[in-house]
Amino acid sequence: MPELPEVETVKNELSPHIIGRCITGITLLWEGIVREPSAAEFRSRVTGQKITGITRHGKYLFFRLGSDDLLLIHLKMTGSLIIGQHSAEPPEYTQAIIHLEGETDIFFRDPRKFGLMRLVKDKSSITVKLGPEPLEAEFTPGVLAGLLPKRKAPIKALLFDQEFIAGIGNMYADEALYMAKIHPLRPGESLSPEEIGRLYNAIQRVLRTAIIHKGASVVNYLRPDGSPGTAHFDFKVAHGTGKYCANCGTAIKRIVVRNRGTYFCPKCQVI
DNA sequence: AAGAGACCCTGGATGC
DNA sequence: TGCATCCAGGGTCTCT
Repeated sequence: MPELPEVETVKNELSPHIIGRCITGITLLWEGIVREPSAAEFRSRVTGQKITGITRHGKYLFFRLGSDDLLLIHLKMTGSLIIGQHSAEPPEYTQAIIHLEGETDIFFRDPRKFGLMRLVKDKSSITVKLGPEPLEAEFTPGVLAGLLPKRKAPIKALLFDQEFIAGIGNMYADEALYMAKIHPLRPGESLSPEEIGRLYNAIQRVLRTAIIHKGASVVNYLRPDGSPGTAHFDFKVAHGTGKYCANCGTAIKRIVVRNRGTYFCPKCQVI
């Protein structure tokens, strides 16, 4: 599942292949992948435009075009952007192809069709709804502490709420809570200053480690060169059915929080 | 305002 | 072996 480390990896590894290049055409194998505007308008506004930059906000990618349009891409759960040759057979489940000058194609592969593309003039309509970027300098333990008072929702639910903090999803929420030794059902407001400090450090470490390992390839996610990331080899609890706690040996437990499978050590993370 | 749940979507795993 | 059912969870929407 692409979360912040995966989307950051896609951005980093895509950049050298696409910045400064012109889009020569769009192939839509499934038109529904373009949510707005219409497929025809999308095609005409994108074709011929140079890609002048690429940025990430939370799990969103923005390609800046020469026309000042922004091409927004969200990979959702199962999307990948794969760099390939124009002559190559598209990977299985390719829904759209962005053709670039110089024989290069970007294949938007997405088995479950949750992923989307959108053209926007202004990214603020998206970013205004996003919480702080956890790896930016502005995000400090004090900022995290300031978000928690009066929040009665389970800390796990808050962590993957994009309006609370941007970029954390189900996997990294579980990993950060395990590292911080905090039970996923603890109400946000109940965390002590010491626990908030531990959680802050755990978020930093979990995300930065995953970026170093080029993201986690639990299901479907692939890097732009088509290879898997390796961050999931470090996972202690996420998707941990049948796993045992590395710290105490207790069987990892699964509960459901806000419709998301949630894994934790019942001994190390007491409520 | 905040919290909770439904929904979309379909490949792969599981169960009978 | 084959079929049916369940599960996965991004964001977004609706309801309380």
